[in-house]
Amino acid sequence: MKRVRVRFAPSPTGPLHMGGVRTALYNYLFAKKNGGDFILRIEDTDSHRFVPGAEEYIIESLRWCGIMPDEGLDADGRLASEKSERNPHAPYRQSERKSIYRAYAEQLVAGGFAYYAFDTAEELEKARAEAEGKGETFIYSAATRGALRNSLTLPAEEVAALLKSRTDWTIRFKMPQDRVVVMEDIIRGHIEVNSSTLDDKVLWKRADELPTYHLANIVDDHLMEISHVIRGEEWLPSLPLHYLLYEAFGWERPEFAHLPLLLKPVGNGKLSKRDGDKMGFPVFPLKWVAPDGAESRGYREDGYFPEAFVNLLAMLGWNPGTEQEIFSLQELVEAFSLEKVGKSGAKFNPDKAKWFNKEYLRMKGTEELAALFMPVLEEHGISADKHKVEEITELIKERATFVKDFWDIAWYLFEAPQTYVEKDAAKFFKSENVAMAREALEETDSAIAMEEYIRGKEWPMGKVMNCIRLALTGSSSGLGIADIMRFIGREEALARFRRAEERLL
RNA sequence: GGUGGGUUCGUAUAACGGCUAGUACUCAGGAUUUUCAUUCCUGCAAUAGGAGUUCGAUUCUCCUACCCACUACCA
Repeated sequence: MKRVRVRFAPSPTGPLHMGGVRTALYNYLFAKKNGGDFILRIEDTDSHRFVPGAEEYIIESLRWCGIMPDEGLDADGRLASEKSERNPHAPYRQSERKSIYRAYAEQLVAGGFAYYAFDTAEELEKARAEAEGKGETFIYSAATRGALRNSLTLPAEEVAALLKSRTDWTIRFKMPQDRVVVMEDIIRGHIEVNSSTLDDKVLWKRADELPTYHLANIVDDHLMEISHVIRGEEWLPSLPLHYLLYEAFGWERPEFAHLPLLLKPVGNGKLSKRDGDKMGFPVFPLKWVAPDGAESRGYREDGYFPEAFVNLLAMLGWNPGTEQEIFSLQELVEAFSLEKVGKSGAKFNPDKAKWFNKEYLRMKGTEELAALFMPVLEEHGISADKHKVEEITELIKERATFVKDFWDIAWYLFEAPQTYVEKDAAKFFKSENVAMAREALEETDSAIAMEEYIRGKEWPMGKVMNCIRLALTGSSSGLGIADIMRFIGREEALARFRRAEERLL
């Protein structure tokens, strides 16, 4: 059996979308499950859409998720340009492979599978407008190519002259007429398309001497010995072209699997950056600052653990067939199979995403979480003892979704409340309660003794305790009174109570 | 418009052609708790519509509807 080799081939036109990360993840899982290789290749054949920093962003995102490629990066973690034992197919950036594609395109022309086209952008634009005027759609194909300027319609001498004199011609694939292309997709099964509905795609552009996606993709997948192409559903319409290209070259083609799309939480359509802005969740793995200065939030900066992010992404479109939902990366590798990937698009649910992080937060050790809490405390100007922070972390970890929630949950252990929630104060800090609370506080020296005291007096426990809580935390919610008093001490508790009396009564 | 793909509770999904269509998130209610949270329990809620095949269809076939993608010298 052929060695499993898959690739993730993003285009550096901006930050990697979480859907892209999922595609990378599924490729990674499939490779590892089958003892194969996961390759990174950058498809930057569109010189106009290149965005500085996007390639580094992609690599850093994969690194954060823990799904590093086996092939494609050099020792410094940059995209490999030089061949090595680890990177036998370098370079992995298509712009650096520029020189290899033309010969393949010419090979197709020589074999009668492609031709030179000399139509200018304006001419094609005009043809499109005319067709649209008649309520039709113009496609460059067997039906129209006979009336256009290309090496199929022009005399050989003129073609030769144009190839020399002009620099704006292209090589187009000669899409066969009325051929039923029969395809097999691992996820979708049997698919048939009649080639007459397809157009003569541009394969190579003389203007910048670069291939288009279709040619570069097929050539590189072949050269890099890719066994399985796992990509987004948006590529399904070009699968017949890719089948035909493999056939024209006489190459064995890889297996294909087209992944369902990631959809927006409400409404219809693909998940986009706007949805995240609107509903308050990230759509990118890491924070991204665009060249124009615009910032997009990232899962990492929002406080997600990479394991949680990977886990939630894995469950969007795939399921293990069991009721298990929490998976480590290693467990995902073991459980993964393309057969269990669904066909329909998956709407992203931000609530469920948070739930995953909460679950991971609870699984973390107190020591680890406390270490993450320390810098948050320092930001608030608090330098606390490590053991004390660990004790506090133990108390609050069950209540938080993100480490950044810790402060909101337990700030009053470090500083006294300056304001009181009006509604809570009105409800609990009433004079009859205050008298009982003051006495209980003053007459005892511990929270446990205080509870005994209140019970002994047969006072209403809830009212008295809430009265104290309001003075200590400023609201009627928070940690247990005993826990709070243990951390702030009796003196501070009394001081806070007196301050509340001054301000509220 | 054309081509292709898709359709189970609000969301993610499960269910050899065969139990009362299961689970998780969200939401609602309850129990526990001095409060809040946790935890536990309960509840709400789905096979898009119509034919056909079959003893029997969420599952197979066809039609309709709706949704999505693609339809560039972008990927």
